[in-house]
Amino acid sequence: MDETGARTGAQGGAQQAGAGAGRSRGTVTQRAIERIKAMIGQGLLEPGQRLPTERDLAAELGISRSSMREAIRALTVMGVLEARHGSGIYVTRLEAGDLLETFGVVADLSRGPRLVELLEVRRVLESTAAALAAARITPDRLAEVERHLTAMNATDDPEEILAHDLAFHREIAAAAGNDTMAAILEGLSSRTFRARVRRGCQEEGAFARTRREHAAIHRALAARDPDAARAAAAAHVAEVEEWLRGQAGG
Amino acid sequence: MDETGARTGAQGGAQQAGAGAGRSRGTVTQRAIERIKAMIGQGLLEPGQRLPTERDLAAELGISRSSMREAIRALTVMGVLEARHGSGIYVTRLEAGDLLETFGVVADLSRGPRLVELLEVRRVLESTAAALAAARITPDRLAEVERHLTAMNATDDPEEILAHDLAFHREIAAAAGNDTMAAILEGLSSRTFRARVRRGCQEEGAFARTRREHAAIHRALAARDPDAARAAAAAHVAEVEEWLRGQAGG
DNA sequence: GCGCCACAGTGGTCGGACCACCTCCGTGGT
DNA sequence: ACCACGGAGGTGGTCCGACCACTGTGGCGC
Repeated sequence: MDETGARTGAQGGAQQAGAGAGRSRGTVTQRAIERIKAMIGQGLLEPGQRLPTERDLAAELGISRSSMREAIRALTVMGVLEARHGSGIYVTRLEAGDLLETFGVVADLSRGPRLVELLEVRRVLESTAAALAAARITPDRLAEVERHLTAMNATDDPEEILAHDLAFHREIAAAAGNDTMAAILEGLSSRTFRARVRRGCQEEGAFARTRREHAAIHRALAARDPDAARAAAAAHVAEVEEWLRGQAGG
Repeated sequence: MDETGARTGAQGGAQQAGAGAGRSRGTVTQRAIERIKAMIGQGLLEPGQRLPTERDLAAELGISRSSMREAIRALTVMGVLEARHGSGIYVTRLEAGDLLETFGVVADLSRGPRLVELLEVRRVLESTAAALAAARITPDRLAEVERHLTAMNATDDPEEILAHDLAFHREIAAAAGNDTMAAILEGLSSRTFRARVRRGCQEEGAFARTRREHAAIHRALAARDPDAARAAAAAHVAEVEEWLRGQAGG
């Protein structure tokens, strides 16, 4: 639409002129990200709502589709947007689970001393969640916890054990009634993370102990005893923590 | 290198054929993200190390530069990679602060009941951090805490108060000796988040109370009393939590 | 009335071009 | 011999235009 040569000064020239306090900082993509994020923050974009097309969005912000796509991709991995092929781009429900999905990569990529820190955080949150769950858990959810506990003890398949182990803790976290906390714990217990820890831990015959600890947590929940549940959960995580501390140099 | 017409079946044809268990799931960009993440996870890419150029990377994975750029952008916002214009792409130090930077958007985008959940998490972590800090804090760091405390009380400028408030809590979190926990708290106390809460809270004359609570936390730290520090920090956050609970429908 | 298919719209991918920026090294001076 | 300057090459950042794969919906035929 405009002369091709004008593109040279597009970023520095045309944009900066219009604003005294305008922030032309960073890349255009970065600005697009902030812009969309702001739209959602201001309530202009409701959860679940569909956005204009990439092409329209790009035109609206005066950037190319490539840059806009990068911005959308960024917001997608953040769990803010969701792109459905052939349909459109939508705002997620913006619930804790959506936004904290990336949290798992932290656990996956952390190493050495960081793992201990991660477990320390998990110990604090997991024990709190257990205490809350002890006070609030419903009978049928408690039954579900019990189901995973027995299923975990009934099989030898490490894969299946891990799955039930995860479900066991997930159910407790959900019962605590704080979705945000549950989502963080979910990330802290990401599959590859647990698998990595368990691989070594399990070999040292520490398996029976894990079974006992899980049973203790379940007992506390059944007895609706928050303090006992907190202590049991803390001890459970602390065990792994202690093992890891000795393992990876602490 | 290959016939242009072959592009048609590139995604569905060539890839899926070669693998029984191979995961050709999702978009090429998604695969590229997983691939690079895996490289880092396996230690092939060390923190701080420089990656090949976008062009080489794209060629290596057999995708276009556009797609590779989207993958890089995604990993950039996750805090895993860092792109320096004109220089290259580097792996971050992969420290807690880098990886948990996105955590702030959760606080910024959360609304209603979620904010209470967020504060509940913060209360748990903040009180734990305070307790740890009480046991570990060094004299000069304690002096720094004190400095922010007095500076916060010495001015009327809301902007400056907020800055010192943030620094006050940040210093305590850092003194706890758990960078991961500190990084999470940093996100939970993101600037826009605090500003949003304070705006309303401050008006109701709850300012003097905040001052007292901060003083109580500082006293507990100076006395090296973990229990008192934990209680004071929990009470401090609980105040805001309570106010918010009544505000946004609880 | 029901099911099927063609069509238009959308995100996904690609290749190439150019710009802004950084890095490094060679040149020139002192 | 040393340092300051400057250009060349390489890198990420941006843009464009095209095409593919998928989805949704409408109309057509049965």
